[in-house]
Amino acid sequence: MFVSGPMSVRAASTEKTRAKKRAYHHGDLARALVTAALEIIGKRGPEAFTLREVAAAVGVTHGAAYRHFADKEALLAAVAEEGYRGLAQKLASAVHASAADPSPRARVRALGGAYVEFAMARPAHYRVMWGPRVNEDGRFPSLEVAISEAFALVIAEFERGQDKGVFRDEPARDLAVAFWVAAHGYIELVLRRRLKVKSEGVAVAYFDRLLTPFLDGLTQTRRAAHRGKA
Amino acid sequence: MFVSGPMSVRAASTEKTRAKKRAYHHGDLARALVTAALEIIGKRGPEAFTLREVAAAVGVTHGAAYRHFADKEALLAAVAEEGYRGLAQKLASAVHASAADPSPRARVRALGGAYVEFAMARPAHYRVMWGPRVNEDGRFPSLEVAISEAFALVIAEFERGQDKGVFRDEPARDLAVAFWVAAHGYIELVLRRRLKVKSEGVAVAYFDRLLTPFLDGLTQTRRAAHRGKA
DNA sequence: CACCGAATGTGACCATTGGTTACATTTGCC
DNA sequence: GGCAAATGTAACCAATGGTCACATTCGGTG
Repeated sequence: MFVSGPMSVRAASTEKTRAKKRAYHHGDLARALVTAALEIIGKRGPEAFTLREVAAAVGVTHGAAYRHFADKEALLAAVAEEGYRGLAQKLASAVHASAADPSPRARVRALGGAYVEFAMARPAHYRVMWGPRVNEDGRFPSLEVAISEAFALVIAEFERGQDKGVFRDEPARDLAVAFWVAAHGYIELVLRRRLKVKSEGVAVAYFDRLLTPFLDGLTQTRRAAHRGKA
Repeated sequence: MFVSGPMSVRAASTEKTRAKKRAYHHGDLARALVTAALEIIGKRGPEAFTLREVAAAVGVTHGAAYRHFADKEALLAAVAEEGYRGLAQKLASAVHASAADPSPRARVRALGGAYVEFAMARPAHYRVMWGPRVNEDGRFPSLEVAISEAFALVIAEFERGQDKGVFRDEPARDLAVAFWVAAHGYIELVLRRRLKVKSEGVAVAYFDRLLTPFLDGLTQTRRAAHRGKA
């Protein structure tokens, strides 16, 4: 731990082969800070987040961080952005996994499962992604992009379902919003402990149950009636 | 504004008739702090909240606040609690307004409208009610009670709907949870600006539209099938 | 009604934090 | 080899949450 500052600097130079992006003194301090921040947040919650501690964890003065991030919020935004990229990836692979056969409903349910799994796996990270002010104003355009890209996956899935004539013929975006409302609302309740769930598995299952009547509502009325008979 | 400290103390003594609860130096400093906090939060957002500023607004040293609240979080919790009481009141009067005639669905929709209206009317307050950590752990039992009481109103409404045979025969609590998920999830999206709505009216209308398919899903399958035919 | 203990408020103090700035060091490039 | 830009450092600042010894004021009691 001690002399960790100089150590890491030297290590950066030595291992220059490992990562091409290494540059200048530390070598991609920005990314290192984000990683360290994520680790601290994961361990002790988003409230415990301190620029100084993060910087120290990387072996750098806290002032150095300001060469890469305008302020604390900017670093948080970077963390959040990384989160949304991870979420998008998870959603994408969920869709991909159920690529061939399943019904649009099943695919959306897979999306829901992936969403819940993500949030349960890194609750602290998820909370940063919805942290105060982080994504409200126009600041951090790249964060905005990351969010939109994740959301686009959901929209696309509903569009596909519409093409197959399963979902209601409203703007797919509205259906996706409904999904988002349900998913995020549910995660909020769980993460805030308003809903007690024992495990990730239970959380996913409960959400799936919650999603069912919800999807019933989003399904074409015609079809709903048919399915009611079967 | 200046000499506001001594002024307010003296005022408190003078107007002793106005509020019976007045006591000791300031006279119900606790309540005054909560009120002042709420005002500041409403004006400049929950992030801008500062114990010192709140205390100053009341004309008191920030140290005095610690005689009434264990720490900053405790004061926030008191603010949140007041919020939940207000929400409960609003929900109750919404139910009351649609007391006689309307269908269970209409009553739940009224509940939804009230919820959205509340959140839109005092967004900052709403955010304190869901602030970080405020309601997670067992601290602040009275806050917990306030939350439960508000939530109980929703449960009761679904129970009534079940008695009339309209809603699914699951535990009413689960249906209420589903409602809560939708309402809170929606408000989150709106307050975080992920969903842009121009006015409170639009927000309420949009949520109502969102609630419709959702309620379809919560309705008895039998009925849903029937309605599908008609 | 004087007095006392408890409740309440004060002012000084502390460590920590986000942020800034003048200065040192290192890097890539000409 | 040297220079300008990029990067990191250290000292500094104001504000904040929190604590503590001390002052003030309240309500009750002998």
